[in-house]
Amino acid sequence: MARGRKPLPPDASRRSDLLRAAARLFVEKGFDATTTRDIAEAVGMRAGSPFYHFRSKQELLKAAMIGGLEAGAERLRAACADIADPEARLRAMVRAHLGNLLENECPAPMLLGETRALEAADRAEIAAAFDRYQHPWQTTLDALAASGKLASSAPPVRLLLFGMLNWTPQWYRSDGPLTLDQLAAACVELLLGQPPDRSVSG
Amino acid sequence: MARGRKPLPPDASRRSDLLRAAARLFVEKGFDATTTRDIAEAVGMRAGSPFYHFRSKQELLKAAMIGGLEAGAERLRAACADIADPEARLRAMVRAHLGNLLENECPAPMLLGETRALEAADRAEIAAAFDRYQHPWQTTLDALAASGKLASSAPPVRLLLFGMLNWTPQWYRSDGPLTLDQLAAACVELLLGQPPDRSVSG
DNA sequence: CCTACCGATCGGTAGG
DNA sequence: CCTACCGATCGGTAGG
Repeated sequence: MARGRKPLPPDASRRSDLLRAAARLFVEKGFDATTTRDIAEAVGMRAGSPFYHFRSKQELLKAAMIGGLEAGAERLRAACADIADPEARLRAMVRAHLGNLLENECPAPMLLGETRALEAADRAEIAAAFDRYQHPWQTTLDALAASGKLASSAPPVRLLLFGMLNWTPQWYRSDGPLTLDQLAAACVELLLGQPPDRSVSG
Repeated sequence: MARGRKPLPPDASRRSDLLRAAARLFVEKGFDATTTRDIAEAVGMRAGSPFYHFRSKQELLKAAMIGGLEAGAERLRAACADIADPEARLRAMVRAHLGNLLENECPAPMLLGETRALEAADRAEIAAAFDRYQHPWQTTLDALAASGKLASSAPPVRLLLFGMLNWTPQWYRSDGPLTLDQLAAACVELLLGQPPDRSVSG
């Protein structure tokens, strides 16, 4: 087999171990407060070893963000692939996004603020990956506006919706009174107004 | 006068200079990436001098957050003191909160995430100050729900609204196409649904 | 991927 | 509030 040639080809699984640990620690403690030693220890390496896989701490952040965004976008696509009705589609997307944020190990949107530690070129790459993540949302919001369920789908609407969702890690606790499904429903209700059969409550 | 006694009483104005500079730098670069030397330089002091006014860098963060929250709460109260109609009241509060976040030098809510650098006791004090900031919001949301303009005023509604607003510093640019008044209007419209005369567009 | 190490920086203090 | 300084830590590298 093509194994163990000259300078030992970097092991892809160790690389992704580092990325997962880095993402988790960056979210937990912040980019600056996380040391490369923390990351190394989290995967059972010694202090200098992460630099065998990544040129710098910044490159770890960049790779973790882009990988996390791509994985999240994939989950998003899978969750709403077969749903034609815009409202049901939005509900599925909100639920999938909350899942990305709150129950997966790819909480890339939470790291958006940490990109200030990166250079402009890297920030631009991450912004592009984030645009790809946001694109399906705009499509769905446009459909809701076209069917009259939403007053407007102008850009601020999408950004305000993202804010609503991306702030949840600040307060949501999985052991609290609200399930993720209930939270997703509350978000959609807030966006689209009360459910159609509002006559019940009067 | 009672001036220049023995160990020189700390000058209150220098103290608040430090707090303002610290708040701005903490928002800009993050707590960990901001050095106490940065803060000293911003007010024309030498490296060790901030520690004449504050015991530690953490104490600077804590004081900046609590001071910023109190000042913001005061501005909030002033903005909606005389408004009885719940919808107009909410609009004024949203506008005032966006002002706190985006045009004042007390962007305390943006620093909430940085409190992870503090000990539990300090975090609890900050949480209490933040509760005082949130209280008038709940009152207004309850009034809107009672008048039927909002489907629910359960706690998640307030938290989702705060998320919508607190995320705006991530994307809003004061030199962009949207004024703060327009942004505030868009937020309220998203919350309460389209304005009453929706028949115009059909 | 480890050992050993370096230069730089940082929070904080002493002593005035 | 300044000068001078310390101990600790950190990102990163050499060399294998």
